[in-house]
Amino acid sequence: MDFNFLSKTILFHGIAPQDIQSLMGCLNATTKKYKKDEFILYSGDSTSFMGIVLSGSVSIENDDIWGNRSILDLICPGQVFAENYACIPGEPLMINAVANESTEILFLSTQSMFSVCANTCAFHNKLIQNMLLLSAQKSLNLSRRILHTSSKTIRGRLLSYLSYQATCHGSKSFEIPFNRQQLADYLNVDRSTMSNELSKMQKDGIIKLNRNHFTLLNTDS
Amino acid sequence: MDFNFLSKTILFHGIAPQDIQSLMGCLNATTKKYKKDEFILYSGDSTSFMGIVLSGSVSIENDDIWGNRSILDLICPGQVFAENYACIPGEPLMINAVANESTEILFLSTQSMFSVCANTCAFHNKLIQNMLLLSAQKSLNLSRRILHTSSKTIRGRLLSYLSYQATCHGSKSFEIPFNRQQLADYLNVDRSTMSNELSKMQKDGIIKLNRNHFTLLNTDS
DNA sequence: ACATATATGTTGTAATAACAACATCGGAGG
DNA sequence: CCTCCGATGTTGTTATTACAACATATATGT
Repeated sequence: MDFNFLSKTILFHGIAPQDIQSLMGCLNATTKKYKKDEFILYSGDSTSFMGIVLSGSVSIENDDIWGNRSILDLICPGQVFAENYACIPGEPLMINAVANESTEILFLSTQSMFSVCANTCAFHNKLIQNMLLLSAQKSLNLSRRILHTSSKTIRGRLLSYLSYQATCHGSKSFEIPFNRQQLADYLNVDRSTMSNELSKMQKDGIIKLNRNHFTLLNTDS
Repeated sequence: MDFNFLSKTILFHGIAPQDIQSLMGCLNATTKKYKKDEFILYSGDSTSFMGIVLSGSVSIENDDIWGNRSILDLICPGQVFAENYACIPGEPLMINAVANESTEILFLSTQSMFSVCANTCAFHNKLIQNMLLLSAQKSLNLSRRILHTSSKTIRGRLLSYLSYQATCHGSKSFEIPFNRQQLADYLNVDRSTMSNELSKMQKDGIIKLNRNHFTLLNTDS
């Protein structure tokens, strides 16, 4: 396993690669590979393991009884998911975790983080602190999604999302990680209507787009 | 200060009242009272303090540039807010925290939780663990709100929310903590249209309602 | 009990999105 | 180079919602 990679993640930040190796036993670490669109965790189940994406990406989504899909978050390499459920034993998942592409996951038990480690390893504390920071960031991701879906209009939602992406990339020109259907599911709107709205926005001179590449144009009002 | 009350909260769970008292200095604790509708934290600011509601309640909300208000969460006595922002120094708030009624807040600094405490108090660790659990639960609250607003129709959102409330109360008859405007802001819909939909649902024999008291009727399909 | 303010319910209209059906594009593999 | 297939774009219709304006009910303070 690539402990150098892990040591660069938020979860293991400040813990040396060789120390991570010794932590793996403590955390009952296992890995598993998934094909695109394969389910990793199912809504309704519970889990005592959190996942960390080694390669590929994972979509956190909810399908309602009418078949509408909402994407809550997109988890990229080095990021974790299901950590909230793993921290609350028996809590049923509200969401599915689905492989967005060919993906490898490292599963870690959270049990040993709460019970005092038998060999009270020095990294235990650091790990919990990292978990807390990471949990905080994940919460902000959810808040951000709520923010991007708070506008009543599709254009408003797109502008909210695209403006944020521009800020993240530090440029008005950038690639987004979603395809059209996923973006629509993230913004909780119909794909074709959204496509139509994107075209209108381009006609109106607000944006330029080419597949996943977007450019925000100056509308200097 | 009522340390008995605090010891019953999730944040201080497992820490004795007298020990909480000694923690207060460590956490730079201060209290402040707010009138109904008074702002506690402003969107755009950052904070290194988290808040814990001693009495009253706090609404976590976002107002967009068109004046649309979204309510992300409602914080009741014993619960905390802004803990995610406090854990990430300098992170600008996406939301406002507003007193929902006459409310008293205890502010706690999170700084000392991350830096090792000078007197390495024994409760330090327990506190971080509690924070983690609490952060997990708060994340699930956000996920739940996303769930309740994922339906494209107002009726679907109401049913999602009301069904969940019924489950929480363990009864098909219950009180909700929101007034109509707040419920509309939580579900991200127009208040008057929602009021109308509630009436229709009552006519359709799905629910019975009286102010904040709702009863779900058996539609045994 | 009264006046006033606030919350809730009702109605109609205009704007908007969902949905379905189809057209077009682009890439992967033969 | 061609075919196929999934992704994306386009259009029109229908359903739903937002919004405004108003009516009614409930709470608050004197």
